Amino acid sequence: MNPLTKAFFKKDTLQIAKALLGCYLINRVKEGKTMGKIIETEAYLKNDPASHSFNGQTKRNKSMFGPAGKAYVYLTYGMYNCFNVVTEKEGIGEAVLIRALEPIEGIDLMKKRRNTDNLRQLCSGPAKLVMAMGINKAHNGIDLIDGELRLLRGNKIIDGDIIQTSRIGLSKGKNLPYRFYIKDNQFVSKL
DNA sequence: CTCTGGATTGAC
DNA sequence: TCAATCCAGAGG
Repeated sequence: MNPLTKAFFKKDTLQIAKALLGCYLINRVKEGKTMGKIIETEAYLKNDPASHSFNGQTKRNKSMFGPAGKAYVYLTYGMYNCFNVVTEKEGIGEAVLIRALEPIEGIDLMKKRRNTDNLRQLCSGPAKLVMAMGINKAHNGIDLIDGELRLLRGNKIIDGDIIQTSRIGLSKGKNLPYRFYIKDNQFVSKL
């Protein structure tokens, strides 16, 4: 399978959030290889009250301001990491949160890391997929085009199969319709 | 320095 | 419905 190209990231963040649906995320480590298909995303823009970048660049959100195609990994609720794909050119703090994957490869390893045999519980949430894929803070800022953790091209999902709704788990920016997921997919984080 | 509130999850 | 768990960010 082919990796995503630089050209893929020369779109605005909302378009990339949609275009990432159907693409694959793969992580090859000593422990083994795991891969999942992206089925749910959320966009976080500049001037978006829910975005970490809303109040400008800080030590924590630094990689969000980096060039497109890099990873932004951060700790939330003091115990879970979440994984984002950085978008836009350097200096602009925008990114796409990956909220759910459909497990494709390395499912035994995912089950072990997640400590469950339930296929639907493996990657159906932003912190869950981070655990299942073995993503950690060391991946923050790395390149997703040619890094050990990378994105691969998938079949394009047609607009008719994409559902757009408001984002989940926020107190600000609740009304903005920046969440996208593949219709009728059983691995979404929430129906 | 102190205080507050999470881009969540899983157990009750 | 709610606790776990802790740090980044804001305000003094």
